[in-house]
Amino acid sequence: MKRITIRDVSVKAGVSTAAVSYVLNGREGKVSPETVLKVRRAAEELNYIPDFSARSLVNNKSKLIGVVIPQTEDRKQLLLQNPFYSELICGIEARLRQSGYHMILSGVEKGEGYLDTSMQRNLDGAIITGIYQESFYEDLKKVRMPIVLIDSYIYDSHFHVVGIDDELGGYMATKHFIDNGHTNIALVTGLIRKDGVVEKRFLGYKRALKEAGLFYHPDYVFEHSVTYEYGQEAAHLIAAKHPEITAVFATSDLMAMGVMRGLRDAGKQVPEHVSVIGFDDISVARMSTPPLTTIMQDTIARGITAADRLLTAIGNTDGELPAEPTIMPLTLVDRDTVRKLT
Amino acid sequence: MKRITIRDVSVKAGVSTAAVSYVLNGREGKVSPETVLKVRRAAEELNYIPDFSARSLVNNKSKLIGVVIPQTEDRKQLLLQNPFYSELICGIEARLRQSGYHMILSGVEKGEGYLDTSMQRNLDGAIITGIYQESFYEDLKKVRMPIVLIDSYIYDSHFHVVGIDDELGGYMATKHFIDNGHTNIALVTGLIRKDGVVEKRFLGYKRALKEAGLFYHPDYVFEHSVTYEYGQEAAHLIAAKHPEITAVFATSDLMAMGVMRGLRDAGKQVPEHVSVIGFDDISVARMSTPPLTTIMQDTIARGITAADRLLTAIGNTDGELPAEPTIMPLTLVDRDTVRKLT
DNA sequence: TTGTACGCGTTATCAG
DNA sequence: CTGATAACGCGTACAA
Repeated sequence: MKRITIRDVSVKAGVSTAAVSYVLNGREGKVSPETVLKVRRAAEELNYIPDFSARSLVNNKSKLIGVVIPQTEDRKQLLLQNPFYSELICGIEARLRQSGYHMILSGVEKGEGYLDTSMQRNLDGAIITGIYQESFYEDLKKVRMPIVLIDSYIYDSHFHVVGIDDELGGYMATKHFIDNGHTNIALVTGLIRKDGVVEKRFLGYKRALKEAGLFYHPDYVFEHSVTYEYGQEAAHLIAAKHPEITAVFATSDLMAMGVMRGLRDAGKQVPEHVSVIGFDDISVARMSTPPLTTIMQDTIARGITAADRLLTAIGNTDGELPAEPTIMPLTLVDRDTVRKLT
Repeated sequence: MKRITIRDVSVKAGVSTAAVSYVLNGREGKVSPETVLKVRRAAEELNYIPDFSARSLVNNKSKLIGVVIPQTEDRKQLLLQNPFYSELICGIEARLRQSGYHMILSGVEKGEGYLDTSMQRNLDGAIITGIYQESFYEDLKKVRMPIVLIDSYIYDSHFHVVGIDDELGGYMATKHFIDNGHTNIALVTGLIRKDGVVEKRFLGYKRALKEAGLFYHPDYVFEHSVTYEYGQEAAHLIAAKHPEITAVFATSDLMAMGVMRGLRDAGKQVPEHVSVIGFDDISVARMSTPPLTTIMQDTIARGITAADRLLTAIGNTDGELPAEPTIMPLTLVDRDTVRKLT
């Protein structure tokens, strides 16, 4: 199928390429109504499809958005295994397509930056999820496209942020345990990196303890990777070494699922012996047995919001600085994994 | 950050743009070693990054691959909720990036085709998952880029196919039940469309029954949508109207999870009262309680294979026709949801 | 309303 | 044999 160019259309319509360009870009004021008709018909008949590469070349707009997702540590694959990111993508893609944009989804080789990709592809903007080393963000600042950060507490005037109140989430979960009579509450979490989301959740956990006059036991914090397997492992440790623990707050549902399995492996019932709360409310949370009590964030909505902010930022040609972070709401979904202690 | 063009590099190196182009594209045979050096250094110092749009324009290669995923019926979002697709994407993206390609991930508006996107973006190839109406494929044939189909039995000489033996999978699952003494075996499945994957699984189910001299009961087939919710609903029906059923083959793990929940809702234990087998072996299968017996396909590998086939097809400039379908292996993973009768 | 220069990189052609 | 010039691909927008 040979490519139909704007020239083909102009010939068929008996006008200039400029006229065609004007008509097809809505600048109809610049040409006569009859020319508009002729062009419309010619384009229709020839089934003309514009070449975005050519457009991109002339006006530096690609209608392309870069979306970056973290990768698994070991292998070099996207962390899409975590449904959290899948849902985010759903939201982002839906909103972008609706506005005529396409999404380039990719991970970033560790050590590599994103500047190359963004320049090569003439990206109109990017949504970055996950946390990276500082140099990565420094690089990003050099590009003059709008960028939305998700899962990041880098409040730099260069970046838009669509986040949640992670500290509050950690607090809510822990408080819920306390309200139900629990006092020995463990935390199972991924690596606590400075200014990362889990650090905030951890801080919320500590605040709730302190507020209730409970001691913070460093022994009760199990910190490693955000995986089902580690949740399981942590539960084994808890069952073996800390039988006094009656509640576990896992900073992600994926880990919470692992915790439940690990507890069961060790002969503990959930929630009879140990209560569990997760974070995110990914779809498996309600599918688990028993259904998981968790801190819900509407991830799809978050993706949509992120895309929204990006699109409006792209629209604002005047390079005004990003407004303050958008903070999405959090809700505790009380399902069946928390037991009320007499 | 102003864009560095090939001209900037040529000036800095004191040579022509042609020389720069040659060097940067490995045609070093055309220029002297010292020129090569000068160009290399200049490009390095200026941190030159080529513009893919310009390249795409001149040689019709974009290094861009389109990946299409089905959408949810109701809302207009990607079906990425089903981890099967997430895993596929992981494999595809990893392989593509490794070869310097990028992926445009998108759904397709119902009724719309993919021709527009492919032309606009000058895609080098596409990987299509899911099943669409025939006109969609007819459209696709008009484009002259290689296309890999996943989840499709359209064996047309225009398309590459990376599939599994769905019929065999259905047979394996059913046979496993029979081998364990089950005779009243239900099928819970998404819509059985002609030449779709579930039809093949359904056929395998029937073959196993027939081979064992068992009757095929249309009543035992519960057919609707590929969702957790429908699995649950089907289980309710089974428990209420067909207490004689002791085994349920769900044609996707997602549905199997729903079935297990539904059975439990109805007071039935898995596998004590009813056994269950799923399909796919998505990661939640091993996370469920009890861990789900299922037909495993290595989905990530399938994604990688699909990308591989696409890339080699793109490499073969001689427009040779696609070889026969690549069929990926299937394994029954025997976990804890099938009970041996008697 | 149109002719045409331009954006960027590639490559065929031609001069040194 | 090295390397420079210039046309080209496609769509846009300014000058005429």
